[in-house]
Amino acid sequence: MEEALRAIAEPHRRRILTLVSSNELSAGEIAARFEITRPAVSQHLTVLREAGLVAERRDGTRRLYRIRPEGFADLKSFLEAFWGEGLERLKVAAENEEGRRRRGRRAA
Amino acid sequence: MEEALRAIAEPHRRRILTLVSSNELSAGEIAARFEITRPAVSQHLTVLREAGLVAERRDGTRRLYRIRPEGFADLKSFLEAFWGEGLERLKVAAENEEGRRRRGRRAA
DNA sequence: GCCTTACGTAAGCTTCTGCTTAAATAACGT
DNA sequence: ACGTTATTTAAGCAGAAGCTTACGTAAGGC
Repeated sequence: MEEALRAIAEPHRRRILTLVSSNELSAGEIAARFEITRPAVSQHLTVLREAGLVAERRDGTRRLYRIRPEGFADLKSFLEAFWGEGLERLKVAAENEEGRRRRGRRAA
Repeated sequence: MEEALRAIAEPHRRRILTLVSSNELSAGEIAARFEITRPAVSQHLTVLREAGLVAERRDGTRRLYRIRPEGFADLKSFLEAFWGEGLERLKVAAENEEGRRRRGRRAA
């Protein structure tokens, strides 16, 4: 989980995730859309796979990557739990702020 | 925003955020609850402040830190947007998975 | 079998991170 | 002014991260 958070903190990896969320893509197809080299992309894919965010499937000589919804569900739960760890009241605080701002009051 | 994501990817920093979410705490009080040294905590606080996740207030010789709800709101929006970037359908996919699992079918 | 295609893995380099100890700064009390 | 308390800043280090080039491996085509 820790791993997943670190994984999505990297911009290239977020782009990869967005790409493979719509279609299943081969490593090469993914790499083609990046400035960085294929091995670099391959390494990112490994990180994402180990974080449980993508799944791999072999098709002949190619490897197809796709999003792994369960991984995302887990990550979301983790974040929800984190927000809830006392940060729950933040929502209320933010809303109060919002209300005050709308009434033309200065932010604290 | 990028910064905020990286900030919460670090375990110590998440703990710090949880701590200051309930009470406003001084740097020293925070450091007291950690194994790492005060300067290390101070550096984490700098990262959190630059990421917009905490606010600092001076009180005499001390510096009190508190959560900055707006920062969290922004981070959440960013993540929502990210999930939405085509990952929106994941929710549905996950639910379908769930349904299949319940019916005793193998996960793909 | 041999060549090609599509990958990952290894090795090595540079930059970033998280940490420590030591020194600087800021506000206060006397 | 001086010392004390609270905290940051500086310097430096070890390990991690992201990248590249070079090499290894696996599946197919001929």
